[in-house]
Amino acid sequence: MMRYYDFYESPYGQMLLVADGEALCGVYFDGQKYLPQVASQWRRDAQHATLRQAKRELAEYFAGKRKRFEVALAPEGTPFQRSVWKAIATVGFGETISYAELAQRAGCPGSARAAGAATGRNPIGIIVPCHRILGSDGSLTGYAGGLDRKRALLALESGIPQLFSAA
Amino acid sequence: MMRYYDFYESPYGQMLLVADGEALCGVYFDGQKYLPQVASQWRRDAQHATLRQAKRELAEYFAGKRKRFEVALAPEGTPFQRSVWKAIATVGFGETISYAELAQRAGCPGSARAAGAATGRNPIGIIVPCHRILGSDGSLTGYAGGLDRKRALLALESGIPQLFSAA
DNA sequence: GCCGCCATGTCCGAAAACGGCCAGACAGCC
DNA sequence: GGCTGTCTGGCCGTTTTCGGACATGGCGGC
Repeated sequence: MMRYYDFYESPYGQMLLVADGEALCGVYFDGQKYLPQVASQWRRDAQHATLRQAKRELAEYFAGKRKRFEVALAPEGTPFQRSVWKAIATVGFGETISYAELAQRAGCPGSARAAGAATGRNPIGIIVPCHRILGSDGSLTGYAGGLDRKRALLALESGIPQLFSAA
Repeated sequence: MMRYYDFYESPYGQMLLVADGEALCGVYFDGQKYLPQVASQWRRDAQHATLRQAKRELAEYFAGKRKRFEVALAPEGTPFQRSVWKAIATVGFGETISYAELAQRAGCPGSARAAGAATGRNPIGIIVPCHRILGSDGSLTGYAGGLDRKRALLALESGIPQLFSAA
């Protein structure tokens, strides 16, 4: 399966964007957990329609001018994982829910822990807003890109912008 | 990966032939071991160039008019398996060798047993002549299509044609 | 001869380990 | 009494690991 990729310079570090022919299938922070390595047969293509749209929407998001993403998504994963990621996408800008609530929305109440694991494997950071999922007591618990970035994103969405380095 | 297939009526039962765009990647006896199931996206195409060539060569083989196959092959397997299958293809019409000798020719002397397992997974029956491999004591030992067919093929090649049902 | 033992690559099923969890039970501390 | 923090046991899908089973053959012991 052919893959296209490009990079995007976010306020919190470089990001790798990956797409197949028609949809976005990966958005990763530099050095994050589960970062896939770019295969030799992937093609870097800064002009790829999907990648360009994703870069534009991310720029608008970080500029505070976009609260919802519209680029087409095609993440790869097990049926359970996809149901979890789809449920994550229902959480709006500035909102947060718990992993238990997330499992509920994914149609598997009681699978909170498994939902946490699936959240950790989310291949499309920011756009599938897994940073909006917290422990039931409100704790950050974890983030593949590092807790600092999770904190920063939540602050950005709560209307209290702050520099990453200040965290 | 797109796959094309068709069937061929051999003297020993129906056979399934599978090809990718350019080469043959599977020839199976009806009901044999490790028989792959035809996927819904495969296309049946009786006119496919590779499949037609394979059917013609098989017909000539069963008619006793062909001792060597020429159709292009592209079997899928691990490096070890492919080296074994390639070694099998060096055994000529009417000849037989042992699994130990086969392992030797594949570049892995001592791996006779592993070579046996790889032989069992040969995806291209008859054309990759795995029926010409015997135990070191001359016993038939096994054949994914059934020992009766193995016996019949060896008889055919030894110049003693006989009906399958007589076996 | 017959038996047991071992080496060899791959596949497959089973079992265990591993997480971005959570609720309940306690122990401290004002 | 509240509030906080830690610990424990149970929860659940995925990933990793492990143990056999195979289209075998050579060797040593009996």
